[in-house]
Amino acid sequence: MAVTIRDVAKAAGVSIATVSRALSKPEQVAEETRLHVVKAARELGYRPNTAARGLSSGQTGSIGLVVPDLENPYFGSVAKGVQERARAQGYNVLIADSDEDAGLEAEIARTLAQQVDGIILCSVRGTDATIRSLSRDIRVVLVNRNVDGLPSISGDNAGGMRQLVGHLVALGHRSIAYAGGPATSWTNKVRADALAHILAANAELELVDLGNFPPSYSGGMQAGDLALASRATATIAFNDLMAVGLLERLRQRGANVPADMSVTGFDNIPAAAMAWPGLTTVDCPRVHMGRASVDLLLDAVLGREAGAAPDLGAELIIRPSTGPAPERTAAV
Amino acid sequence: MAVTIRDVAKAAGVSIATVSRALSKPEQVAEETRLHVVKAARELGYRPNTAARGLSSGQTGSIGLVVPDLENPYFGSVAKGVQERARAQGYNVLIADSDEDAGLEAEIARTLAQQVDGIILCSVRGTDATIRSLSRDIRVVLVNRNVDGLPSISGDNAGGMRQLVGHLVALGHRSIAYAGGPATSWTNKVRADALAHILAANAELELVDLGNFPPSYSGGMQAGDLALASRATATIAFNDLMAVGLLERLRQRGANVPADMSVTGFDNIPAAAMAWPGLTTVDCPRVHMGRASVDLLLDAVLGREAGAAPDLGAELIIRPSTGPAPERTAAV
DNA sequence: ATGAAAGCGCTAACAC
DNA sequence: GTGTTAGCGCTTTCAT
Repeated sequence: MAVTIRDVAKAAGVSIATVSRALSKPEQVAEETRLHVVKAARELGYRPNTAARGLSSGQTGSIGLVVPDLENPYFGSVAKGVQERARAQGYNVLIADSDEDAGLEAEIARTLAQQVDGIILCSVRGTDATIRSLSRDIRVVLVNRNVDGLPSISGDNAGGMRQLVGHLVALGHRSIAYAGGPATSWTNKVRADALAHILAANAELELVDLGNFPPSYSGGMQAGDLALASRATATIAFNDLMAVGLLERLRQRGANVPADMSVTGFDNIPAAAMAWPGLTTVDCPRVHMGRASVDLLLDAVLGREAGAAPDLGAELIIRPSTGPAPERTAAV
Repeated sequence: MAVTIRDVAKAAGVSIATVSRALSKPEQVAEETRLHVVKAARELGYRPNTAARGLSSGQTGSIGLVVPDLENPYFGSVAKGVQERARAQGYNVLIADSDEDAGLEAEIARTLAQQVDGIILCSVRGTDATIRSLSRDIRVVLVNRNVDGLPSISGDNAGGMRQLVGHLVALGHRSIAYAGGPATSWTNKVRADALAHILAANAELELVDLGNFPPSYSGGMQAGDLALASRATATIAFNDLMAVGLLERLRQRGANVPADMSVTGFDNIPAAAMAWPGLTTVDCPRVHMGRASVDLLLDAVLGREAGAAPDLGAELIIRPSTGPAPERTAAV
């Protein structure tokens, strides 16, 4: 059997309560006894049992993280940030992958809810109602989603989109296509709305809506054919994965990027730099977002004053996938 | 307060012991009472408290997974497989990222050890001794690592390497460079050894060892310059990430792939297909490996007969990054 | 087949 | 400042 608090108490010649306090509330114990206890604990290799601690304190010392897809490098980065920050604060992370399925997502979140002190929902696919209902039972922090009254973190989608469009317009593009992500994605909605809003402000500019696609390489390939068939000279994809797929499809179809068509993504995942030609995109500080979401969650869990939400900027990254609009634009 | 077993017992008109049995050992309870209990539990929305269950049963219902880097898509895939399979068996997964640091890795594994029923260590960087020591305290399954006596899962590295070399030799390559991964990586050792062994068997073939690099895009870029400086006509990178970086560096240096130099990776991550030119590589069933490792771990945890270790093949994926050896080879 | 009761290891009142 | 003690919610003997 593992070393318990009783063993430590015996070794240190104090009661188990003192051991408990010495370890978790040092200020309530005389410095001298504290040292005795700590020494005994270390010598015995004592590790408090988290289940027992959780049972009596009501705190689990863990937080949950739900992401749509761990294979998507975007979420890998967020998860990394979450895990790192949580660990630094003494919390464990229970990660769950919802496989882009709103139903599974809700089920998973419920299961997690009873074994963690709070949950970070990243790019949730479920409805506002589902999320609200969950938030009545457990602290929730949202990443890439806004629901009234719930704390959330997201990048500056509108700002990023503004920079992207500014860049394309400066290159002479007037007709811009948008290859959308999942219809259930809040981020997609925000990006699409921002784009529509920006383009609507200028009568010279035209938006071509290519529709919604899976936020993946193959989703991008589907969008590629539609982009070619349109009169757009530039295509903004919902994310980089789609943009890379789009790039590949254009290449297969014999179109030259950026000479015939400029292509951009969003997020600046590593693959954006690896693609050929390198992808113009908007950098979004994913790891920071992960960290920030933990801070926000622990503010609530520990009843701390909520820290100021960090300003997570968006930075335009220009690479060779965007260039001057082809001549035909001028003719339109 | 949440619904407890007592509430269910009261509602069903039985004792808490009966509720406990009805839910976890159905065969020990009369069918009729079982139905009553199940009905009451469902109506009340009862969810057994895992901490309490863990405390009294000694089982946590969770397994741990330690990976070197969640941002690396390779590990994202493994994590996905692990999570999916564990969930299907009613287990939660505690994931931890060791940040490629052997020290942190050991520390993390120890922390996890006390709150899970078993741990899957993926691509462990630590020493055999550290792993053995951990395995004395908790069930451990290794992925991409072999330590005598411990259950493990890994892809067919030697088989994959054989196919890769066969392909290159068929294309006329005689001098082949190897850009190694981390010196602490078991997988790297296995791949490098396999390559050396294969090339040594044929006097016509020459191995150029470029050294060890971080298993990343930038690691590949470093290796690129060395590859160009060598007389090799083909370079095998430890993994795809490195191969893509190598590709980029060769492009920057004005070398043409595959005309001047053939390049291959290993693993077949999505980026291998997205790179330009598409990367010849060896596919390794990462998600399956994740699943298989869970099965292996639960065999041990539940005292089941260990199932047969699945045959995880390796499949050569040929893409445009490999081509006929340039003329100078013939001259060598 | 079911119930009563003893813990699992720890925290948190409550005494002293 | 430290010890005593009552649970936290559940599983598991041991009776019946």
